[in-house]
Amino acid sequence: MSGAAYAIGDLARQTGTKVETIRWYERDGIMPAPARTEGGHRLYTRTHLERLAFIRHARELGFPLDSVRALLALADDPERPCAEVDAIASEHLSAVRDRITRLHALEAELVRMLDRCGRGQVAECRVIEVLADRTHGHCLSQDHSGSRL
Amino acid sequence: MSGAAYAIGDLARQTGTKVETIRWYERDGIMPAPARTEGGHRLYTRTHLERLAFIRHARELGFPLDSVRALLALADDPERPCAEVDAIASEHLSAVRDRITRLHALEAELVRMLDRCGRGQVAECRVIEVLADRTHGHCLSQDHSGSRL
DNA sequence: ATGGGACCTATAGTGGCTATAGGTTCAAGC
DNA sequence: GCTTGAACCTATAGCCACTATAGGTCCCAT
Repeated sequence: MSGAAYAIGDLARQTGTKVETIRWYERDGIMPAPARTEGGHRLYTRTHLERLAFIRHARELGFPLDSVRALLALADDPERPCAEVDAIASEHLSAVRDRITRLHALEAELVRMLDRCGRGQVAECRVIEVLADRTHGHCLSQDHSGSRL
Repeated sequence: MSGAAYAIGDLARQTGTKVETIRWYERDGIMPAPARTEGGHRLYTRTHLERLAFIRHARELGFPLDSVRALLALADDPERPCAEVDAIASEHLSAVRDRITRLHALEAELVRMLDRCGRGQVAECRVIEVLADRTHGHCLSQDHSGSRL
């Protein structure tokens, strides 16, 4: 059908993806295995290129690969209601906002520490003091989802 | 010298750390190996407890373990200038602010996508459209540090 | 025909833990 | 002293999404 075929390096250049990442996507299963040359080099089609572009774009927006998988499945089935897409994106937005909130708290805490850091020695350093202070307790909530603040 | 000795579970309870994490810290080297009972159970001292509390507190503030190691080394040497501590904390603060900035950009992009999502079908879904749009390019900067936005 | 860049596989490493399996030890209660 | 069961032990694999390396093979332009 379509004439153009792409080597893995072409896909990499066109989508700003590392070659290793593309191969990893294939092993992972999110990218379908392409045809091969006699010598074993991968030969991609435009369809592959578009799928990879979609994946990379979603990843740039911070969607985890599982969400990308779900979004791809929805994109491949245009009659499904948009609400499912909306749900995935909304959930991700919440996660992003959560992280922003936590990072703001962190930032404030760091600023507070640093503000009080004199120019002296470690012995009277507020930063070390704060870190060593066990009475300070766990004011920042524990993160149970892989500690990515 | 000091009488009190703690089991690993005591340390865990007192610092809000999982037992497995404490053992991992020991293998990692950031926590020194404690004495053992005849049967092989770990016996910690107050020094261990304080060190673990320091580590956990720094981790709560998002310092990577390598920075925690550096901070511990400084804390153990009270004559060193406070500026070194300041530098580590300031660098971390910059990193946190960077992440906040990137997450804000992300949030805006997600909101923009979602705002335009109608109640229809995937076929005309803006979210899918945006993700599939290769002309959209790489407006969000690539993250080379482990993709933790 | 040859050179070298692009490609191949397989494996290990990143960070910071978490989880599981399968066994041993300790301390409290009887 | 004996039993129970919670807490402890080691070793290993898994998480996420790649990245890096080693050691080889292929393709194409000259």
